[in-house]
Amino acid sequence: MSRPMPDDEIAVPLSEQLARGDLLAKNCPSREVLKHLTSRWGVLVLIVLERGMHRFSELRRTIGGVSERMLAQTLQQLENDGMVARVAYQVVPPHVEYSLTPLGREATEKVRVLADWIEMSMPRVSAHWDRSAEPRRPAEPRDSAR
Amino acid sequence: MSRPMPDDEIAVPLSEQLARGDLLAKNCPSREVLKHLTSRWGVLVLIVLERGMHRFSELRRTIGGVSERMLAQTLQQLENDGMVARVAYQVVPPHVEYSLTPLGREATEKVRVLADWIEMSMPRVSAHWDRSAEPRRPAEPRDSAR
DNA sequence: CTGTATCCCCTCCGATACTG
DNA sequence: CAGTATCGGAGGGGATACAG
Repeated sequence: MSRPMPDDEIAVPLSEQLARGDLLAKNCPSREVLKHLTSRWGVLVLIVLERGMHRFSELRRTIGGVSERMLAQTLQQLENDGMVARVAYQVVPPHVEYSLTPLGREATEKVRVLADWIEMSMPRVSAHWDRSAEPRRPAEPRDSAR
Repeated sequence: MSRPMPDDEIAVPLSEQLARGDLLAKNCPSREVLKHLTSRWGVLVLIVLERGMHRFSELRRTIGGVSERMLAQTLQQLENDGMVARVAYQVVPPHVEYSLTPLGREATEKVRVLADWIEMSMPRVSAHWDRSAEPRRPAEPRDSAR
């Protein structure tokens, strides 16, 4: 099965859209996906699931500090976006397994690269935070500071 | 670890932290940075600035739909994190130029890779959205055709 | 032109209680 | 075990007015 493209929807990078002057933030469904992927718990869920299948309470324990409500909501969003696969066995007590889909694995890789870069760059960011404690720079050497 | 690492701050990837069972979301300053970088307007500001220096109202027009308040707040966050450089010329009317720092350029690259991947993958996500209109799968206790 | 200040709605998110 | 339902505080974010 080699479908070339589902629709005539050609993938257009953000930079391209900007060049054409399109609006991006509003009426843009990809904004929702980005929100889910980079949400407070979404990032952590993805990275944990990258290590393999987890059950609900395993995720809850591993992540730590996430409420049942938010974990359930986050998982539903990611499942709905096709990032996470949910398999519920009809047994008592309930047994549900969460894992990444191929799509989710691609997404997680991108998210993790960003997250790891931030972790690695935190010393440089912290340096700026310290410097920002002082008042704003005079900016222009030839004119008076404010 | 063969090297003792000169700085006291050792960069630890998220995956490493997870392996050690550390908490990540709470009391984690990098969470704030991620929030700023992936915020509603942060992503767009970064990608626009990647093309070069822009003035305040240039950014506002290019992005489109952002309020003065939120653009100013977004720029301040990114400036405070060391991602954006702000140069204010002391003239009337005011003239302020925003551009990416080297740190911001690195961040923007990671963010853009993620954003572009999402744009490119939207057809696959949309397919899941359509499928999610139906009720949840009955879930198979055993193997079943899918 | 480049912002700040104020008001106010709306969403996020934790806490708690309840269900299958 | 794996959720759902409801409440309520905190903060995001738009509209507007105003200042430097």
